[in-house]
Amino acid sequence: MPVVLTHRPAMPMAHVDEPCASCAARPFSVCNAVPDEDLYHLAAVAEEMTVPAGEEFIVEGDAATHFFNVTGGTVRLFKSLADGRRQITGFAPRGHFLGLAVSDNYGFSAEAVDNVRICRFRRSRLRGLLDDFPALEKRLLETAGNELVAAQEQMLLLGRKSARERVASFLLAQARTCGTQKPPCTQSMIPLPMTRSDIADYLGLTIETVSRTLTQLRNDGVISQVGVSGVSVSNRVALETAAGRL
Amino acid sequence: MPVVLTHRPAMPMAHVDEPCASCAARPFSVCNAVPDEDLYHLAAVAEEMTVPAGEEFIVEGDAATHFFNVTGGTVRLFKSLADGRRQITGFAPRGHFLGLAVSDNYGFSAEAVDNVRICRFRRSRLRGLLDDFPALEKRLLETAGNELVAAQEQMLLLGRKSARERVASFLLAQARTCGTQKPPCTQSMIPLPMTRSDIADYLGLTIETVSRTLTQLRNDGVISQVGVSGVSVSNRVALETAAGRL
DNA sequence: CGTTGTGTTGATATTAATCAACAAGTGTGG
DNA sequence: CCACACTTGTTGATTAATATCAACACAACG
Repeated sequence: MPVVLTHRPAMPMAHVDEPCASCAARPFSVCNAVPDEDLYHLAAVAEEMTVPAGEEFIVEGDAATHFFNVTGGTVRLFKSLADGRRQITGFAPRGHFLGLAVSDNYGFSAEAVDNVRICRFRRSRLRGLLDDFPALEKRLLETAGNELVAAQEQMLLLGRKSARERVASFLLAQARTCGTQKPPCTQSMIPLPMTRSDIADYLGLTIETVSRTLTQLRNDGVISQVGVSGVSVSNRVALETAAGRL
Repeated sequence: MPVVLTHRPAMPMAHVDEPCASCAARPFSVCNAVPDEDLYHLAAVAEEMTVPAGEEFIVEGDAATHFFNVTGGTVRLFKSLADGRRQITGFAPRGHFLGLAVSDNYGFSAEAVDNVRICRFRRSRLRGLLDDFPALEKRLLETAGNELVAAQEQMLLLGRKSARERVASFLLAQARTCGTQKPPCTQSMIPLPMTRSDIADYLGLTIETVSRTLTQLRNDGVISQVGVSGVSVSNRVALETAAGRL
């Protein structure tokens, strides 16, 4: 039962149930890409919904009917091979857009890591939306460019870095997300909210290699307190060296 | 000595030397993203130049002063590690845009594969350009989305495919470029205009492994006539199977 | 208190990298 | 026109890295 977005609940529109709490409160929501006075128009075409943890709400190859914005939680994006091998191409946090490519079918799958809220639009209305809200188009272009940079960085990691370099790079990247993390982490505590399996599928390694490499980094005094859901950095310089920083 | 773009050489503007041949003649040029009557305005901010084969005209880490469109030839995009390991993230043919990301420094390097012509703008003027030419912005958004899809596909290849699957996938991808190739190739002839070193750095392999894998595919009767600059497909189904098609 | 999911560690196998030799093509200067 | 160096590609032998197979630890949960 989708909830239609609006900041003007008093307007006499069909499908308007309640103010869009996520748009009002969350700085990275899709709604923040359009002026306040335009939110009313968005209400007619957008719907917000909850996706329970673990559910795959975009299936690679399915008809690309919608365009999404993550308004809460984190989404796992991945591609699969016939025999089950999986490559996670990224984790989309609150604020990220999904399904931008002009294609009849989704080129990836998306799964809710935790309980996720998404705001979605029919793709058939995307063109009109962008024409109506130039700010949204600029926002999309900006994020697409940044995602492209991240993708290139990941290609370097997957194609040319050793297991140790991959894990160290991943830890540093995770450390950079500290600011946006719900429990804001300290300088030296790196959160690892995802499973080893997710980390492995993101880094193009096996879970065993990820585990062994973390152990090795701990034995080398680079990190300490290796736990399931986080590690603490003992030697930041050594970690950066291990990551193969240019 | 940059040549400023214009389709109206008679206009009394500074820096207008000659009509922009590439924009007039080439269907994928940046200029085709804007209406004919607007080309005149582009002339004031765009400059076209030739890059000799092998020259690195974008260096990773340098100040991101410009935004590029490839108007002729092919460009090799890559990222490097300190010890020289290199990952080619893509080959940009005529029509591709480079330097989209909002960042102070280029996140990649770019090198001319053959003699290349590029049309470039100062990044400081990009914002204004996009405001003036909405068609350009739509075009950029579209290509960025498609590049993101290609990048995800490449992440799957680099993270999860075997050497044989990588090479087979690459051959199929090359086959798909036939339509846009200068010497238009037949159904079964796949051009390999780049060196083995380029292929290796694109697939995250060594040149030896690329060479061996091509030999193996030939011995298996999947391809035949393996030459330096192209191969012929003997068994398309076997090639697709080898690529690990979903 | 067993069961299940997740993570760690060990032993072994496999893949692709590395090191090395050589062949084929290209350009240069004598 | 022919040595010559130089680049690019192929093939072989060996090594190193990571995957695979397997056992076990531990926590969450019924």
